[in-house]
Amino acid sequence: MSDPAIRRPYRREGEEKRRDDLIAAAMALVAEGGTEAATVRAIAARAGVTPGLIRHYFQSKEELTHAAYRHVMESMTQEALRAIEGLPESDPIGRLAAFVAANFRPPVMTPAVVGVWASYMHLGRNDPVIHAIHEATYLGYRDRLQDLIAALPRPADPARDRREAIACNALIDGLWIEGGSLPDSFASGEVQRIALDGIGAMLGVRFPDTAYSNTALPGTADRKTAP
Amino acid sequence: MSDPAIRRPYRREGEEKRRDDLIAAAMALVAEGGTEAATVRAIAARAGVTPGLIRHYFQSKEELTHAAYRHVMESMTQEALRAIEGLPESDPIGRLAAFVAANFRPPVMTPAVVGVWASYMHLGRNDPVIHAIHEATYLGYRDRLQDLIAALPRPADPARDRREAIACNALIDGLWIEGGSLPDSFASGEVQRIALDGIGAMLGVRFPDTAYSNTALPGTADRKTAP
DNA sequence: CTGACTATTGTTCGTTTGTATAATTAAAGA
DNA sequence: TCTTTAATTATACAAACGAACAATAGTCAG
Repeated sequence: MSDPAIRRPYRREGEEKRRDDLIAAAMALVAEGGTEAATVRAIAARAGVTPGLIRHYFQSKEELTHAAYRHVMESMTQEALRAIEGLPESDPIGRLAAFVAANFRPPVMTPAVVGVWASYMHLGRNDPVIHAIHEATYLGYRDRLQDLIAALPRPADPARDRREAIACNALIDGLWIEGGSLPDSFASGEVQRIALDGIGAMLGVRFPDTAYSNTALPGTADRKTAP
Repeated sequence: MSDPAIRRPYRREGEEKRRDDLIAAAMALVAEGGTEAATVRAIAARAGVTPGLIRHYFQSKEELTHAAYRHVMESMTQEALRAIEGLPESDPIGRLAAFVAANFRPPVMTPAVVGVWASYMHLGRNDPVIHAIHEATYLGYRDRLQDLIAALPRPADPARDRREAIACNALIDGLWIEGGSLPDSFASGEVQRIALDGIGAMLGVRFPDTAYSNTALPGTADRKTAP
């Protein structure tokens, strides 16, 4: 196909940079066209390298796939945790509101992230590694939510807290999927409002008007992942 | 591979039977191993025929795939509608409860159905036919839910009804996904109870104890699809 | 019982997939 | 500048995919 005399020029990059590039390329392709669009050739082209390089950094395509999935899921949890970072424990309602609201704006609620989540979801039933990542992320998030619910100013009842954490988590999931899949079907901030209203009703609390703001609360770090 | 002298014996079946068999085989394979497991060869083997036959009944594999997806989604909606079939309009709370509860028992909440839903979900972003089926089913279900909510005995408020229908639909979706994906993580009837509690809280209604029964309500048809 | 119809089989084709490996060359150290 | 190293390219390969098509044999009308 190509003249053996001409060989593609290239630059050597640090291992970390190349791995990140390949993971980012895989995620972007999965977000756009599902797992079947993320072939080794397509990933390599997107990352600006040749297919052979992938197996220099990852023992198999599956390994790259797992790394990409783990990255997406972990960054979502980290984003929710960052939203309550620095908020005082003396205001459990404000912390819960911030934790919930973080799921309904970028970079968490985007068509790309929802797309990646959906693409890998059905894969988890056959791939034990994917399943483990999914389960750990899911239960980890739900546990954090239950902690925030248990901190509300009301009589303690762990069994009730568990049920309500399951319900709130399901509501967040459902709204996140819908809002991310059909972004044009909802007005700006509408999904977040519906989520806060629903969770407030289920838990018997009333969130202050400030909780309905469409941006991260003041005091929350607003920078990107790397400094 | 095989001796041309020996030819596999076969029976001729009616067109409808063969089509149904192929659709059922495709659904079972998708439920077990995702869309990538449903190859023409695997579908044919599962249906007890040879690969060539598929293209006798369907112009392409995609056409079979679409038929299978449509079948799954439509049967879910039909199951929910059957649950309120025959319930009097004088009891809007009972109708809403029955409509909700139908989603949290077989044949709607099963790992297989949730698996099929998840497998096709990410496909919808690139395949317009899949997307159309998904959207029609989703909005159709939500509209039915909003009708039931609007029939509740309280002051009319269409904008509020819309938001609450979105919220209730999201809660149902999230719980259905979780309950279907991790059936061992929940006690029998637990998901249904959480759903009814959450929806009751969000709508400000209290469902009677009979609504929490784990089976279809009396008066509801309990037969299979065909007599 | 016979002949026509078509449902069904068996096989082949070109493409794409993930993987393997040899050949090169950019970059760093002596 | 020379040598070494390993990051990167380029090519090859077996397997599996959807599709196409000719050959065969159940089934039904007459």
